[in-house]
Amino acid sequence: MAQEDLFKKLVAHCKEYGYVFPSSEIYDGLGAVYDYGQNGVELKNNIKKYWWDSMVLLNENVVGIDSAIFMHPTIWKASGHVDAFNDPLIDNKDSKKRYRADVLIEEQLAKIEAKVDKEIEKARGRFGASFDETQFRATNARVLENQAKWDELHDRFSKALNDSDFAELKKIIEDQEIVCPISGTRNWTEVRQFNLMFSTEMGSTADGALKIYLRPETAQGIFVNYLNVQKTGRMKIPFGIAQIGKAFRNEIVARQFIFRMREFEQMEMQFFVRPGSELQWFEKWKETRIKWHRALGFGDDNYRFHVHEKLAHYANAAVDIEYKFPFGFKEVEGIHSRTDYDLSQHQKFSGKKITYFDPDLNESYTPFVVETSIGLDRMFLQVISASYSEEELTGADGKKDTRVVLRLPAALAPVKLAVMPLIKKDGLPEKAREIVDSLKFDFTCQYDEKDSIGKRYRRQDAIGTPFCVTIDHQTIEDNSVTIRYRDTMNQERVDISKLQEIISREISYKKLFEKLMC
RNA sequence: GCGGAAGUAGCUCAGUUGGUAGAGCAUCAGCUUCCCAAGCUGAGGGUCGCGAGUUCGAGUCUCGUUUUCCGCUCCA
Repeated sequence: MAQEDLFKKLVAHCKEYGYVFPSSEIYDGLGAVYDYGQNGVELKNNIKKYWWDSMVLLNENVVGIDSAIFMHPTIWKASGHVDAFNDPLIDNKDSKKRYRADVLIEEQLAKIEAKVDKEIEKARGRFGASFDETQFRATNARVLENQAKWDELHDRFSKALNDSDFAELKKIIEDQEIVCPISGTRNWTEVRQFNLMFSTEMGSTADGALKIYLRPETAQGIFVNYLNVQKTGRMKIPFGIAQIGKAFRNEIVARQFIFRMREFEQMEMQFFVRPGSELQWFEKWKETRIKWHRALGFGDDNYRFHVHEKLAHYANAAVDIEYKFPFGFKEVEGIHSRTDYDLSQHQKFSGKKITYFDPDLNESYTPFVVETSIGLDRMFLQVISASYSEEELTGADGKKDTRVVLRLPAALAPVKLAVMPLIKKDGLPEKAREIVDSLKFDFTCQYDEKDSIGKRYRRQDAIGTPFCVTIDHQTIEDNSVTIRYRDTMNQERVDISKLQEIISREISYKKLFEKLMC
């Protein structure tokens, strides 16, 4: 099956079986916003539990928090989001290419600088050892001319950027006769700003209202609380704080189903360490996190690391864990060594001291941070893509057949078991109901008596239910039922009293966690 | 945001030169059925994405709009 077809089928399957619906569908939908359906929410909650427990339960030095989506606006200045998420963009109408206006101008500056450097190199060649660069810079006409151009442009550019004066940026591009590298033309659109943060107003009166942002990442909620947690939880470095929550980014292009949405959910853990030890911890978490992914059993080769060559200004190491989606290897999780950038920035902007006193070293310092950050919606898509399969079957009579089955890890499956009477008479439905009633406090159960048994098995396969319990006439006689396994389609006859134990064992997260430990 | 393509039942899709909307699967009810869908009977479900325009008449033609997909672009 072609990979694009697979992806289309996956999207249709998610809709048809109550996993993911387009948002506001009866009003024509809303761009790149999706809702999770009755099965989707269960799967998502189970993924959260798998992550949360692997962090908070398994590590005594990792605790969780749940910080608010609304935060003090200055936080986003400190974090750099106000500046970095306000890129001035400009399009060339001929090539249809989009550029960052500031980058175009910076390139122009670099060109002028290159001219100066060229003159200097030429002169150095002429004068040899006796060449005095400072002297040359101060006297050479061509150099002076270019240097003056550079200074003038640089001042104008800095001012325009600081004032967020987009008309001026456009004018600079026009005045400098900057051309599009593709089309070679100067046919530019206006400079526009795409603020990637959503904003709203807090306070009900217009004049008293404060402009606040919907958080574009959950990490800052951890940074601003790190000292609260450290003190009240008596945490000693190294320690981590985990959080699951919504974040919002007003992406220019949000696409590929739930892979890139404007409203999404992150699972982040910030690990606070001694300065100098961050790269060891970075390696440690890198290994821990890939194990967590691989423990799900979707094939080790379907994951890979992507090392960032170009690092963000705050990071001194960064790697992505990528999964082989139907549309190629794509990032699911990022592990970043964020240095002390965030905490230092908050110290600077808030004016509050947020250093840690290390009793072992008998000194104070600003901890370094290693972050693991996973997109929950991407993880959901990853699990669903990996689980979806269409199988060829050969029936007892030799007839060819197919089935669609979601091979979800049992711990993550939305419905754990379906209970069904083989036929709907002779007291079988009543017996089945009894079993549902005895198990429904422990597992999400479904009862189904409609259609032939084979058809009911297929229905459960399609939503990924790992176990089906079937009641037949023998059940009435000796309290035994058959339990049918989704992946193998095998059946075994067991006593009703054993069901709770068998299913509990199979759906336990412990089975996954054991793989993390080795 | 630009360019291209598409939007008809829950899903996948058909619908002729413009003439009152169909199929398969799914769903529901009943029958049948002692273990892997596609047996039988019946039923429900669509203002053809939305809004204008042309026309006696628009699912079909035109324009706008919205959503989705592909490419470009962007991606802390």
